[in-house]
This record gives sequence, C-alpha cells and structure tokens, in this order.
Amino acid sequence: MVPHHGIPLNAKRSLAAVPRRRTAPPEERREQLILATIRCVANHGLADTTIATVAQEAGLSQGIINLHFRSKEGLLTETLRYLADEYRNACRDAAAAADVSPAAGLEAMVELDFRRGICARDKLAVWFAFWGERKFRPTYRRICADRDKSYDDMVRVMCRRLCEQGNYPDVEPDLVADGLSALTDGLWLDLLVRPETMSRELAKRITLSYLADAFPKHFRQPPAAARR
Amino acid sequence: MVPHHGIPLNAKRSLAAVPRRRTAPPEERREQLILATIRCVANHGLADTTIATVAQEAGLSQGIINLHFRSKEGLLTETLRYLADEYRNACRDAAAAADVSPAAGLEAMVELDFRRGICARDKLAVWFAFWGERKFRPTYRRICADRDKSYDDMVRVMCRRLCEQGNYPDVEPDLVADGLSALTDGLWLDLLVRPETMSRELAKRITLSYLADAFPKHFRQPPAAARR
DNA sequence: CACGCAAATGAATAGCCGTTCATTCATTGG
DNA sequence: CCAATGAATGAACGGCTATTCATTTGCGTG
Repeated sequence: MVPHHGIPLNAKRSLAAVPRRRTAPPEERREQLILATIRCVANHGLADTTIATVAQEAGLSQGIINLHFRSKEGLLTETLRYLADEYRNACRDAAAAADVSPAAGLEAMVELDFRRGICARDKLAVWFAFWGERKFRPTYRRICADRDKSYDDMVRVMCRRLCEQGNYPDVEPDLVADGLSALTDGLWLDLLVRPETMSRELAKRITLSYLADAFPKHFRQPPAAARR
Repeated sequence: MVPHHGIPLNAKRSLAAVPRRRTAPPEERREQLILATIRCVANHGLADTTIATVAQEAGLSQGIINLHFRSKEGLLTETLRYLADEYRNACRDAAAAADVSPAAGLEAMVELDFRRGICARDKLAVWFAFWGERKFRPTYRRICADRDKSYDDMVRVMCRRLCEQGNYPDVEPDLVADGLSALTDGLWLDLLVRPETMSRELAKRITLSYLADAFPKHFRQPPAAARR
C-alpha cells in the first residue's frame, strides 16, 4: 500500500513516479530541487530566489537544500550545470547531422536552438540570470564558457567546411560563425523579454535568412508568404 | 583658496571640478553616486553591490544614498535610466544621419552601438545585470522597453525606406531589422563575457557584413584583408 | 564674525536569509 | 513486529545589509 499525501499543485510530478514518497533516492530529490530552482528563478528572478522559496516550490522543507547540495551556491551551480548539460546533449544530435553535410548540420543547430524544450521561457530566464553574474563567479564562468566553446567550435567547423565544399571563396567562415552565435543569443533575449513580439518561429526564420544570405546556394528562405 | 583633501585614486574627477568640495550640489552628488554604482556593478556584480560598496567606491558615507535617492532601489533605477538616456541621446544623432539616406542612418547606428563610450565594458556589465532582472521589476522593464522601442522603431523605418528607395523587392525589412537588433545584443554579450575573442572592431565588421548581405547595393564589406 | 541651513556622517536598528543540528519519521531487513 | 538507518524537518542562530536619525560639518548670509 502506498502512502498518500496532498501534493502541491505545481509540484513536479513526472519524476516522483507514484504519487509521492516521503523519502526518495538522492538523485531524484536533487533533480526535483533543480527543477524547482528553475521555476523559482523564472518566476521571481535570481535576486528573489531564496532557500525558502525553492523549498516551498518543491514542497519540501528548508533544510533539504543544504542536505542534498552543500549550500545555496551549490544548488545554483548544479542548476546551471543541468541546463548546460541538457544543451550539450542536444548539440551532440546536431553534430550527427553535420556528418551528412555541413549545411544540414547548421540547419540542425538552428532547429535545436529554437526547439521548445531548449528555449523554453523558464530556461531562458535562468540563462540570462546567470549570464548577468557569470563575470564574477568563476564557477558559473567555467560552465558557461565550456558550453559556449562546444557550440562555437561546432558551428565554426561547419561553416569552414561549407565554405570549402560549397565553393564560397569570398565568405569568411569565422565571421559568419561568430555572427550566427551572436544572433542566436540576441534572439534568445528577445524571446525572453519580448515574447509578444518574438516567437520561436520568427526567430528561426530570421536565423535561416541570415544563413541564406551568407550561403545562398545552400539555404533558401522559407516562403515569406504568410504576411501576418 | 581651495580646500584640499586626500582623494581616493579611483574617485571620479571630471565632475567635481576643483579637487573636491566636502559639500556639493545635489545634482552633482547624484551623478557621482550613479557612476560609482556603474563601477560597482561592473566590478562585483549586481548581487554583491551594496549600499556600503557603492558609498565606499564614491568615497562617501553610507547614509548618503538614502539622502539623495530614496532607497537602494531608487539608486539602481536611476542608474539604469542614466544609461538608457545616454543611449537614446546618442540615437538622436544617428537619426540625423538617416535624413541623409537610410543607409547612412543604419551605418550610423552600427557605429553608435560599438562606439567606445556606449559599449564600454563597465556599461555592458550593467546592462546585462539589469536585463537578468528586468522581467521581474516593472520599473526596469519600462525603462528597458522604452529604450528598445526607440531603437527598434528607428531601425525599422530605416530598413523599410531602404527597401523602397533602394529597390529590394525580395527583402523583408522587418525581418532584417529584428535580426540587426538581435545581432547587436548578442555581440554586446560577447564583448562583455569574451573580450579576448570579441572586439568592438570585429563586432562592427560582423554587423556591417550582415547589412552587406541584406542590402548588397548599399553596403560593401570592409576589406577582409588583414587576416589575423 | 556669528548664525542658520543644508549637506553629510556613521552608529544603531530591524529585518531577512543561509546554515546548523537535534529531533521526527519512513523504510528496510531480520 | 522491532531495531537500525538515513532522509527530512523546522526552530534557532548568526551574519549581513538597507534604513533611520541624532549629531557634526561646511557654506553662505546678514
């Protein structure tokens, strides 16, 4: 027989398989707390995210965070790492597409960056909250820099190979790659702070249009047809 | 005869004309404190910027901030407004260039965005610190939204006029404008967090290259010559 | 020179938040 | 059913920080 408690409405359910055990394996609790942290940061901002807030969001007690992470700082670090890992795993799939052709790889990267699960509003809020602090916390900086580097390296290689194989003597691949990376970041910001103006679909169109301008033989603008 | 005190090395000097008066007109003190805030946020991050930190950076006492601004929140808001105003004033000059031609206007906007005084590292740090919180503070949001809007409107008009006058039937001006705005934000982020990789000159080249791809008849890539 | 006013100070205060830890509770194996 | 284990709790504590305000300091005026 399974114990049965009242469950806060917003408690993450997919993880705690059966209704809710009062005691759970550490790995499960850790993820539960990380997800609660993401929601907290997304809803109240990093500045107003306290141990108490997160614990309440998770439907657990205050002490639990220091139990599973050593400190609040530890929780925040692990939350960032969680998102960075998720992104890098998704990147690996896109890298596979690049084996088919560089252009397919770039297109896969664009699809990835504006996929729902990756640029969900909650997650964007967390990314930017940490970006505001990354200059000052060596740990944040390392995690972010690693993610950036793996992205940049991939995109750079794809652009270079496309320049060679696709015969674009006048295109500077590194310039295009840097621009693509910056454009993506900027569109993420738009998605976060101006959701009424920017959508994932529009962001994707803008990015593909950028690539189409740079590599006209390999990217076609999606039909601009539907003017809304 | 002028009173003469020891002055902290990093104290802002240009404002307090003669060495330093112990008592100063409010307007002057306010700016002094705002500039100290910018340095603080840039050096320690928003999270570690306290009343004490700012006061010390300004070489003044704790109470002074509540005297001149009603609260810490007031100081931060005014700091953001200070930067937003500075940016908008600079925009006005660029708008003048647009009267000559839309292309000149766009070029002026690019020059502006990557001008030293505008995208100084300290100021970028402040922008991103506040962007991380703007979703949650109505006041920040309003200030940022106003700045964004005046920028977007200008760029959009320039792109539209260039499309018409320059005969670019296949270009969607709003798409280019949104992309330009996002690209600029993304490059700002690069300038802040990866100064060893991104420079103001490179950022300018990337942006102009974006415009050259979109409006080839009106922008020429700056000679890619110097490969470093 | 003295007076009055405004600017500036900084010690005191009150509230908040991260951390600790003694206690409670659920689960598992015997 | 009992003991043992360790997960979870939440009250208590201490440090930090924004704010207040009584006092001091400097400046202009009469």
